[in-house]
Amino acid sequence: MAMFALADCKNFYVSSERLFRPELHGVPVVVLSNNDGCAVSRSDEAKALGVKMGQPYFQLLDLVERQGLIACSSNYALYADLSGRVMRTLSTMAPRIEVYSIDEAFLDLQGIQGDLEQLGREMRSRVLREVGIPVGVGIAPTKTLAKLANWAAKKWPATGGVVDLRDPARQRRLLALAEVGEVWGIGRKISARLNVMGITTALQLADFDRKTLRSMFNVNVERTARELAGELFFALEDGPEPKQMIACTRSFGERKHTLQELQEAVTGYATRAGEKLRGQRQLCQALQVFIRSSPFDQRGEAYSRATCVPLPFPSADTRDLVAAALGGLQAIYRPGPDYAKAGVILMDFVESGRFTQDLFAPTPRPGSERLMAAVDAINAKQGRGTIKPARLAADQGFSMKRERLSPRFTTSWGELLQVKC
DNA sequence: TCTGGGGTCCTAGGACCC
DNA sequence: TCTGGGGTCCTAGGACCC
Repeated sequence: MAMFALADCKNFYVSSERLFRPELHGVPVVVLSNNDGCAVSRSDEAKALGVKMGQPYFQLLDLVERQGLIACSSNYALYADLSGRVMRTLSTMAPRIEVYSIDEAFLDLQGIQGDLEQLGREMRSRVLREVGIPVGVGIAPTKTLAKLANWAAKKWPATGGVVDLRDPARQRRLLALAEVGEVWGIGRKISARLNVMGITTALQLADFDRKTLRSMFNVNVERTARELAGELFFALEDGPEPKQMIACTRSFGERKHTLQELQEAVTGYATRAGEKLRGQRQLCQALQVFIRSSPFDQRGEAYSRATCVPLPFPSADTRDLVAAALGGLQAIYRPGPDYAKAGVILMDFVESGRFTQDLFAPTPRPGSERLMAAVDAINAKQGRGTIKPARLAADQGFSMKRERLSPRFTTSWGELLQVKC
């Protein structure tokens, strides 16, 4: 019988900040998104104050002043580093692991003898001891149930952070306690429609007629219901599949207006996207570039345009990507709007070095692969942006608002250790 | 004044073909 | 001029996730 554990880091970004700032323990803390835009991670105390996921920072200022809420700018280099440590520790405790996101992983427990709940407790204590991050663990025969078990482990402290949901009777008791919107794969829209149909708990979804679910929603809602009932549909996935699209998009710290400003931004996004693309050893055949004003701006005109630019030949060369992106930008740019965001999305990937050569197609750049490999190596060693397109402004990448960044933090693990010692 | 970024999957509908 | 059904492929948009 299949058996999964879902290990999930508790309030991951906040826990990461607390690791190096003990004074943040026991007080309400949030970590903000890029540009200090909104709260993306909340401590239990912040949740108790009513801070919502994704809530804009400007709406939290009152809590900052009156309730002592502390807001930190995000430090993704730090979180990525800690995530790697958590995952390495977890991977020693099960034969197979699927890293599902920066802060959670499914572990394959099939065939493991002994007390699985005890194993879950060991996962918790080892990650806490070796990395310092608290995790919750849910154990169940399907991924969807393991997710729900993990939700229960977080919700009820008396569980000690581990919930074993192997027993079917226990499954049904928990399903009856969970609102249908808590189920993995059931979001806001679908749970609202389910509620109208009289389905408010996870148990009601698990028991509902499959055909109706499929016809009224889609195949995934049906599968989710069957997974809640113990039928296996979602398997553990090995190694990360190469991405099917790579996006690099940002909101601007301040509104932009001129073509030149947008060219600088788009050049930066195309450059970064190219690095990611080469990281998965693929070439892309098209890219999309978009620019838009803020949907929240009341004044000024709303403007949002995107265009898809095919590349003359499959490429991962920064020069080709930047040229295509700038060409697309030229086509959709118009002076006037207050531009708030832009992005570049790469798509239509093919394996590097394995695409069919069209005799009449333009010739790819000779030596491109070696040049880009050298650029990537230098940037990896000396820091991102050491070598970059000339169009990029010197401060590219740092135009982001990060006013709440802890001054002691660096993105270098070695220096962090020195700070701590 | 101030509202994130990066993904995946599914479906509906149109174009096109036989 | 009128009439049909089915298959495939593509795209845009919606919904979800963290």
